[in-house]
Amino acid sequence: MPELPEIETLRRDLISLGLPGRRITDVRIFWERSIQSPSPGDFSSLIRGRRVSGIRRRGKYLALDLEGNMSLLIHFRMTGGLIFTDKETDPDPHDRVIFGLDEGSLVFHDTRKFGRMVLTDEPETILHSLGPEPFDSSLTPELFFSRLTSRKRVLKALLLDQGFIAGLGNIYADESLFAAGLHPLTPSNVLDRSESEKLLRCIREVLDRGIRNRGTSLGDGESNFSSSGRYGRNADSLQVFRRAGKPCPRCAAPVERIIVAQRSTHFCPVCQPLLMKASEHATL
DNA sequence: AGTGGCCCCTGGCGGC
DNA sequence: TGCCGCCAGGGGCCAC
Repeated sequence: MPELPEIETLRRDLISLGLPGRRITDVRIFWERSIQSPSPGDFSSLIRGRRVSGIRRRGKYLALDLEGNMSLLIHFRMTGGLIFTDKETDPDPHDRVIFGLDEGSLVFHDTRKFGRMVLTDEPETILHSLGPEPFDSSLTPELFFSRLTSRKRVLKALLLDQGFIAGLGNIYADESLFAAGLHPLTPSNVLDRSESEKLLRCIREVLDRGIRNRGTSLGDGESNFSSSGRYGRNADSLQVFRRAGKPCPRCAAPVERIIVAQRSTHFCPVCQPLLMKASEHATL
């Protein structure tokens, strides 16, 4: 499940492999629903002939900026990946869209077909609904605290909400909460300033480690392809994710697994006690 | 306003 | 061994 560190790794790989400057000469669409808009026919005719001028990331979106004021936004959802290759090989059964380039080709690979692309001259109409970038300096501890406490939602659900903060998915949300020592069901409005500050710091540390490790490969059938093969070695750094029943690396208590917001959620019941307001304690 | 249910998909895996 | 049914999981949408 590509999250911020995996998309960032892909972005950096595509740049170092020389995708910017390449021209899209041809499009083959094998699964039409991979193209969210415009229609597959318009998509092909509008994108053909354009040169890639830049590659950005916003949350879990990768944006290929194209000459002539167009952007290709790609969301990889669960199993999507993008492979930039100079070899002409037969399409894999899971290749959904192949862009022929003036040199090489760019393959959108997506086993479970959840990924989506949008070709648009107004990417902001899609990206504006995303919350702040975790590493953006405009996301100050004060702003994070006010966003956290101005509503009452369980922390896990809030961290997964791309409108609250952009780029966290199930893996890095669980790992951030573990690092911060916060129970996933903690209501967001009970955190004090220092707990909020710690959570923001932990989110940044967990994501930064993920990027330095070139992302997380779980090796369980999810494709998660970066352009230079599978994603990186961050699985070795995971403390609680998919470790239910195994000892907490900090205190050795068994890691628990619960469902929160329809997502499996992993935490240490000892290191991540549930905080509540004093008034709510009294009523229990 | 916040949460839960359901949907989209398919490979992998547990159960028998 | 083989087959069936269940599950994960990001995000959109709808109901409560």
